Amino acid sequence: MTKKLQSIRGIHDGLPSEVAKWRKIEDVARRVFSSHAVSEVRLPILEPTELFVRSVGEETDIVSKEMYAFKDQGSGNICLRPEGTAGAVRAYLQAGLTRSGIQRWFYMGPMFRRERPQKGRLRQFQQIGTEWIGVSGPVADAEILAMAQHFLDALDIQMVRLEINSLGCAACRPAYRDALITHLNACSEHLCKTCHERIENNPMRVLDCKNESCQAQSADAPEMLAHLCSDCDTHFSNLKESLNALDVPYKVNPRIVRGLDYYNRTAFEFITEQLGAQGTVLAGGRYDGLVESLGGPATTCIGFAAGMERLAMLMPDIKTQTVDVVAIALGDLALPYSLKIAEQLRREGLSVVHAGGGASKRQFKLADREGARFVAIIGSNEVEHGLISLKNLATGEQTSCSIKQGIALLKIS
RNA sequence: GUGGACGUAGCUCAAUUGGUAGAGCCACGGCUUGUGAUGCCGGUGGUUGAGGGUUCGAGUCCCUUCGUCCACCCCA
Repeated sequence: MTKKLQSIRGIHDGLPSEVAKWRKIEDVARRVFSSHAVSEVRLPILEPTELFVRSVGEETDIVSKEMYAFKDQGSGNICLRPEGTAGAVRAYLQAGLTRSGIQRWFYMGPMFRRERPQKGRLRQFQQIGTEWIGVSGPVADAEILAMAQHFLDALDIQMVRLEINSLGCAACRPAYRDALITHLNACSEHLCKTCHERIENNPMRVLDCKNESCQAQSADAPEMLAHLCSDCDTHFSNLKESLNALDVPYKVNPRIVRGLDYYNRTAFEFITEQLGAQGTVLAGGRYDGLVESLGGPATTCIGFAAGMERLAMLMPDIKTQTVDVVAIALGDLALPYSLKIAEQLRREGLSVVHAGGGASKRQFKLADREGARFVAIIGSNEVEHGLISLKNLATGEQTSCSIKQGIALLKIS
């Protein structure tokens, strides 16, 4: 018995209706991003496993249990990239761009995480992201958020809100972390089991635990925003001012945390309620320490990524390939001529399907099913006089004219 | 990884206490070579997700497995 072949769990096919949306996302991204002088890069899907261990963090879920990692035929440990930022920074360093000024990049393509599949959460999913390498001031943070907002607006995605926070920096986060751990230890008997582990690994995660008891305990927990050093505090205040100047609406949410190790200072998320538990549509933040930790000079950076499948779910359906004209041959003698006409129309940029001759009724029916706007009727009459008969399928209106006139008619309607 | 719901034709769904697997829609072919959407006729379509078990008999009950969906978790 032959086993039914199917795609790997959590890995979906991009069929025409979905791809139509991806293409729109890509087109809009190219347009909007280029207005901020951001250039496209195409980066490898396979990377050394070590890259993500060192950047995303060995203790994170992404690296510790979700990576598709394996040994290749040589001796190297390689993996399917689980995110885009680390690879971008690796490429930046490898190309020797550290003395070439600010780099503004964007990329799109598949990422891989071996999670339990859910709606809006796939094992292979597409991300579109941007990385601004070498930008430091809060103005850049505000502008990248304005670009994200512009991007979502241009996709006509509504009902999304922006939340921002500051995660502090190497100067102020350790002291805050200690204060938080002290607070959590004092009330640890009221925390859930996973939060007990979080106190050790990533205490800030307790702040966004959904357990009621944990939320009650963390309600009066110290917040990062109150413990920012003066540099971080100024950065955050200036960011908010710039966002106001740019008319980008936002809400400060002191509970936003990051699972990836490389983030610091500004963190942000565009969130919707329409996607259930997977409500984060676009997210990112600063990662001022990453370049240095991968062996480069201290370089301040900010970026974001959006899940294309999640964006697509928020977009209305888009028409897939449309047919402008179906060419119909009436009688065997008209067939060669009709093929020629069809080809001629295609060279004029029209989308043309030939109905293949035969019974006229069958051909018209085919034209209707193809969703064609026009039918080009070619019979002995047309062949003889060098004409083309065009019927508008929506109105039923039909005219006979020269081929030149016909092309003009098809192009304007 | 944990918990829960659900898998019957391409799609939406039927099938009495366990007793012959059906309908609608879609798609396809034809209605004898100049007019479709909106007519008429016709045939195809399923090892009931897969595998085992109980039974005279399983779509229905039990076990395993795969998949989808939901929540946790995580994140885009």
